[in-house]
Amino acid sequence: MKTTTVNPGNKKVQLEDVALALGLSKSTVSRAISGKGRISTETRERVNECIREMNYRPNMIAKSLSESRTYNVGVVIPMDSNDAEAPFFQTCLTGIARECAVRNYDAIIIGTEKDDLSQLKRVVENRKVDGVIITRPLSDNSMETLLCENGMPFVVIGRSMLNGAITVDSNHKDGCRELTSYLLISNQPEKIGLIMGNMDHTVNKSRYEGFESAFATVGAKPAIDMVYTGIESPLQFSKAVSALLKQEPRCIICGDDMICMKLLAELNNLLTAIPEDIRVASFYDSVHLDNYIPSVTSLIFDAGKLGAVSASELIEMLDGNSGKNVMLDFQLLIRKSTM
Amino acid sequence: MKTTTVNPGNKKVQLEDVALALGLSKSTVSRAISGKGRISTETRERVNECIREMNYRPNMIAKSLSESRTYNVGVVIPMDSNDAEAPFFQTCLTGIARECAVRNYDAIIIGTEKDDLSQLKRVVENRKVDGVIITRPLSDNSMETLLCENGMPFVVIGRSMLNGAITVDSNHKDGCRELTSYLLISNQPEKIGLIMGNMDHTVNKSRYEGFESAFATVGAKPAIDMVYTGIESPLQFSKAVSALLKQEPRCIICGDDMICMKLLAELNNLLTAIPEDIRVASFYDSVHLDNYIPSVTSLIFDAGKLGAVSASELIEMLDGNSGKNVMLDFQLLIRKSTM
DNA sequence: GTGAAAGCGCTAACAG
DNA sequence: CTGTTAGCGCTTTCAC
Repeated sequence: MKTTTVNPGNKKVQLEDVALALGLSKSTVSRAISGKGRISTETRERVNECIREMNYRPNMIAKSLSESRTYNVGVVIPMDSNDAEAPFFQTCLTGIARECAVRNYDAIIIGTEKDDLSQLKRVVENRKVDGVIITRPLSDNSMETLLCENGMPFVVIGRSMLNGAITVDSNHKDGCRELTSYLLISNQPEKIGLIMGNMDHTVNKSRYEGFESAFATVGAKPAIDMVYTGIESPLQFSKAVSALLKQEPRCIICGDDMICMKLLAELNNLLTAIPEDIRVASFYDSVHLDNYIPSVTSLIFDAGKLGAVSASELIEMLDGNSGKNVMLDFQLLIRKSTM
Repeated sequence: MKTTTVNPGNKKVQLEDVALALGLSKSTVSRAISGKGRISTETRERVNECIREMNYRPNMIAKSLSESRTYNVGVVIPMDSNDAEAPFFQTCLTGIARECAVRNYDAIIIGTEKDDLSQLKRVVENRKVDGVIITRPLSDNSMETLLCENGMPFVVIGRSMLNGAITVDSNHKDGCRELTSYLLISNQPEKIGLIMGNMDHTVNKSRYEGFESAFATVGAKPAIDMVYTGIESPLQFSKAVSALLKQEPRCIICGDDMICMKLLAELNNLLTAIPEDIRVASFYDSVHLDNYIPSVTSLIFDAGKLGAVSASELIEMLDGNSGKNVMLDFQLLIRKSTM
């Protein structure tokens, strides 16, 4: 016993129900919906109207099985304690989710820590996604390799060491060069310090290149005891800061917002006035640096847009179009901390 | 032409392949894997071994279709600019992802902003998930209602206004009472200020109750011009702070970490010494408060565990077991900012 | 204890 | 332009 007009039982109405209600076949209705194949304008409209009335919703799982597509994309985000609270990934993720939603896709979380790729492996082997977005590429490109081996399309947010990978990146190099150059106007090269995180993260490589390149244009080189890279643990951090302060820097650049927050706390504690005693700038902004007083000069990269564009590119690829590399612009925001 | 031993074409090996290789039927192999139905120990072992050798991976989509289960849970997270960078949700999310992975589930992101439930609606109507976790319940319980109407199981992280909902919460009320009581030992009730966010968030209601209750036990009531709730925009914030400072508070409690960060910046700017001039505490911790100098007294709730437990409870429910309400403990960390 | 066969709800040839 | 039919890969009655 089927009811065609209303839906008193709470059974989900399915393709067959609307076909029956219209005296059509399932395939015709299917075509009307997808727009594929030949179909008369009239029937398409009839079908669409009926679908609305009956409140028909296709069963995505059945669709998935027959199309061999999940309409899901995986998003790899770091779960290491170091990055677990970094705002970048969260903002990036919401950008991805938003774009996916528009295209009727969904985003599945894939956590990775250190070199543990088990979650990625599981998701890929279970075929839970049609493609993957890597939000923090590492220089060993282990994730890219795994994905290639499994024939899984992917896009990388940032720079990939793997040749031919589709990447969506912010222009870190130019941005960091510009910020550094700006600082070089009123600070002597040998008085500018740098504190930066894990150099296995390709983003830090890009940033360092920009930093170095700005020095090169004024015919200088970063001094070895002014530059501290690979700083991750609190211990490494405090060692780096005290070593750096001994050199009496006039200006300190932080590799990212998390490092900058820590530096600000430290300088505040030492009663160092910003910018009077030491100027501070950051290669990556976040709400905390903006709210800080004095507000902190930094580069602004739009994490949400980065996410949205990468999702968009990936889905284009899944639809058979070729993905393209995208480089997003940056904005340099001079704020009080360097004035 | 099928190859049973190796897999030179990169076609995925499927149930039928291992059945053929063993001279069994698909159903037997299926039973061996699931453990359901009667099956001899011997064949089960033969099957398991063969599966390992052939590297068989079940197609989760096909499994989904026949079981009418997706093995996905949806996670609702806020995308409002106000909360988009709050570390809580990110940490919570990774806790969920980790627990899901263990149980062979995956987590799908559902973004919500303001009262826009369209993403939630889409995911639910598309049946992309078996259940949903709400990470920030609102007092209008619109999300819970939507889920109920669609017969979708869910668990709420925090307190739900909907009767009968399964909740996993931190003990905010007791925690905030304890922190407030501690502060009441060395500060006069009328000298303690409070700045708190949106009171539509049930978590803020719980926290306020604890705050009020501590006052009650010393026979006092929070003074109206010492308490500022519903603070969200930067403008509201600065108004609240200046109004509060006029009352010359000895101690200020912040409703959460984001508010506390802003307050610290403001006080730092005003050259207010912490804790000498004003003591500061927060109802929620985050890495920034820990790194701040002086470190900030605050309550510690384990966001990762909250996520993991809620995922665990939800999946239990999906497996037909009854979910239970869980209340997680807190930790009060007295740090330098109130000494 | 095991096998055969009928679904799960949709898409995509292939006919007409 | 539309209908018929055969899958997609797994689970699950129902026989044996």
